[in-house]
Amino acid sequence: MNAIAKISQQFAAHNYKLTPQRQAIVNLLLANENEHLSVEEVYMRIKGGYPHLGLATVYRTLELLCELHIVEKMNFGDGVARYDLRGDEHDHMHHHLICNSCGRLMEIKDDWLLELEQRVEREYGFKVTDHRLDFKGTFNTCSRKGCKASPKKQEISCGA
Amino acid sequence: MNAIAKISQQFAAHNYKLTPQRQAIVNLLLANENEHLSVEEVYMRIKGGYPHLGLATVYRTLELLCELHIVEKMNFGDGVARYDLRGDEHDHMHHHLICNSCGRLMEIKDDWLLELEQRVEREYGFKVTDHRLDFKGTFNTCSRKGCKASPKKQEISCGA
DNA sequence: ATATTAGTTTAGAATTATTATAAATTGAGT
DNA sequence: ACTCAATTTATAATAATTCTAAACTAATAT
Repeated sequence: MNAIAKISQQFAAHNYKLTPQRQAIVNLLLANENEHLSVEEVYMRIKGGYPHLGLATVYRTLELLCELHIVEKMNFGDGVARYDLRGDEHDHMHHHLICNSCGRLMEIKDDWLLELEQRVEREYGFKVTDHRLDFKGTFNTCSRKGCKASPKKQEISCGA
Repeated sequence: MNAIAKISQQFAAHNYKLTPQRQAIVNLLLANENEHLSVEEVYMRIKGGYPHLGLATVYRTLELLCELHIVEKMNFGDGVARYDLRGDEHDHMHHHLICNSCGRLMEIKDDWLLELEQRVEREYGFKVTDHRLDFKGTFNTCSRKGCKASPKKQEISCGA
């Protein structure tokens, strides 16, 4: 079953309608799997082919997609919330590499934390249901070429 | 050397003055090491004994403390930025446990990621300078007692 | 077919967090 | 004390997000 069918099913299963607006938003997310779009970006990109789209609808739809665990809301420190499609498996989470010099955001589509999650449970009596792992730093290729494309303000490193 | 002396030194080293306002903010943070205070919280708590304090000053001071790597700015998904004192060692980062049922935020004062950081460098050519690791889940003690104190809205889990 | 209803969308207002501005104040060095 | 630059304050401005009320839509019952 392809992604859109699966999502459509999830909507139905929770008695939500897959309206054209919602459809358009889901399609856009699927077409840009590797980007982490903000509400504004989603809004702008759809607005072109679909002028009668309300910003509030985008907010509500993304929130709904969160609720259905189709996307994940994240904040990378540039002041806006960004949304990230979840893979097929809920427990198969990915990690992020955030480049200090160019702002590039790369995903590691792998879960490296199973062991640590067991340790958390053992040592802290804490049952992990989800996690987030971001690395800040620089790509070697990036620092060599001195690519200072768009070094966005980041929270963890605090600009220095 | 104690914490306040060290911080004072860092201010001096960068030609910043340790004004009474800044002093007060630093003291408050030190006195609440384990909490992750927001700007508003810092502002309110100091305002009591120090009525002539501007909110903008709190923003600016916390930003400055970030720049000096004394605190770290983080966003846990409740809509406000929170600030967290860094330990003595920059590279000795801690991790977070965030409880879904009561919203409690606990720190693991340890660095479990050295190995993974090496792996990131090896496999992705990415030199890590900082990281962030949060676990979402529930404390066993918490779920047993059903403590639903104040389940704040969180981003990663998206409310469900 | 038509009326009803619940869910959805829209535009715009309201709210909230944060940043910018300009005038007043402070503090270190002379 | 005087000067200059850094800092602070109060306020205004901006930006992201949420709320609201009216309009719209699709499905169902009549």
